[in-house]
Amino acid sequence: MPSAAASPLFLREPEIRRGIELLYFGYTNMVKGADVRLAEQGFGRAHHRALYFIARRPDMPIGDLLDLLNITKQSLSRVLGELQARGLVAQTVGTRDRRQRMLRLTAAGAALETELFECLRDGVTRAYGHAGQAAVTGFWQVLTGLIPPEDRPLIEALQAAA
Amino acid sequence: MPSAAASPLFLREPEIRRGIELLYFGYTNMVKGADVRLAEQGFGRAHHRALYFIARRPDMPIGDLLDLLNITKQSLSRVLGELQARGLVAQTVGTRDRRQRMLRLTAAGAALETELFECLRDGVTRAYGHAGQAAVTGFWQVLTGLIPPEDRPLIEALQAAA
DNA sequence: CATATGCGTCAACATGGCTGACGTAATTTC
DNA sequence: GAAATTACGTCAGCCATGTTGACGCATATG
Repeated sequence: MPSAAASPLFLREPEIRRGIELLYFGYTNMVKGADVRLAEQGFGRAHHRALYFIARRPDMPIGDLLDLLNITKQSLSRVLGELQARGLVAQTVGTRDRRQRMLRLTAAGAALETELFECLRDGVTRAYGHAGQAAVTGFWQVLTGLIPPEDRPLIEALQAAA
Repeated sequence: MPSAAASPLFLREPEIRRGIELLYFGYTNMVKGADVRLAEQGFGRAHHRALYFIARRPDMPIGDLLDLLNITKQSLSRVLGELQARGLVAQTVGTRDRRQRMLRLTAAGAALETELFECLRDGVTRAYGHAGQAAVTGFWQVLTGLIPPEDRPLIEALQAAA
């Protein structure tokens, strides 16, 4: 192929591959500790994701959780069923719309989620601390850019003051 | 818990959760396009990972690939078998050590890998471009910090001049 | 020569996705 | 107020990709 015009150095193939690889290995390593805890409890990553988002947005209806996780209701239903059977998640009927099932963690669920969060937090805190505030801002900027603009509001809504 | 002393603002829980979430959604969205291509060919992410690293380090022995992917040889063997059956990957006997099987892509394999890389590249290039060089540096720094120091050489070796 | 290493393979199993079909309660629309 | 739509539950089966355990063979290494 002919030289692709003047591309800034950080947009060339090696730098792109570097990002792909770091994103893969960074994510993998971030969740590694939590995977161990989960396995001890007989759970997997799917359970963690559900716990995580329910902790983040208590009383989220099932449909919103499906939108976030981007899986089918049948897949989610298996996971939620197990979490409920183990007393970690509870459902209440929606107030505004009685068809909705609002999800929240029980005390035991919140305790497990906190434990799992701490596994992730330790690694992220270390990485943030070594890199410094400016690097963290860049980290957020690049990752946000990877998310299609139309999906961003859904994710930003997680950050909203509780 | 008592206030955790004076922690810089970017090391507090909301900022940690933001990082966790962006990493999850960023990774998911980055690979989304490639997933579609892969599915068209009857492959999955496991095939992509193998193709990717074989492309990156031609003549890598099986053992090194196992170390990178961190899966069992039985899992990898299934994936590699399928890739070989479809004529995308070839093996040669190691020169230094004849027990080793060196992996490389065939022309067809390289073509598919290039196509898949382009799916990822488009998103990463856009994200890099919008964020700018300084942000990209921060992105790399934070992600590198998530990887245990003892594992970093393995990943940095991928970057080495071919 | 004995042992260790790199790889291949058979068999069985778990997790967590998927599709398709069908049911029920509650809400919305006409 | 009847009809259509929505939110959710559920049964049944399939697929991809990871796991453990066991065993075999060729090649290196002490």
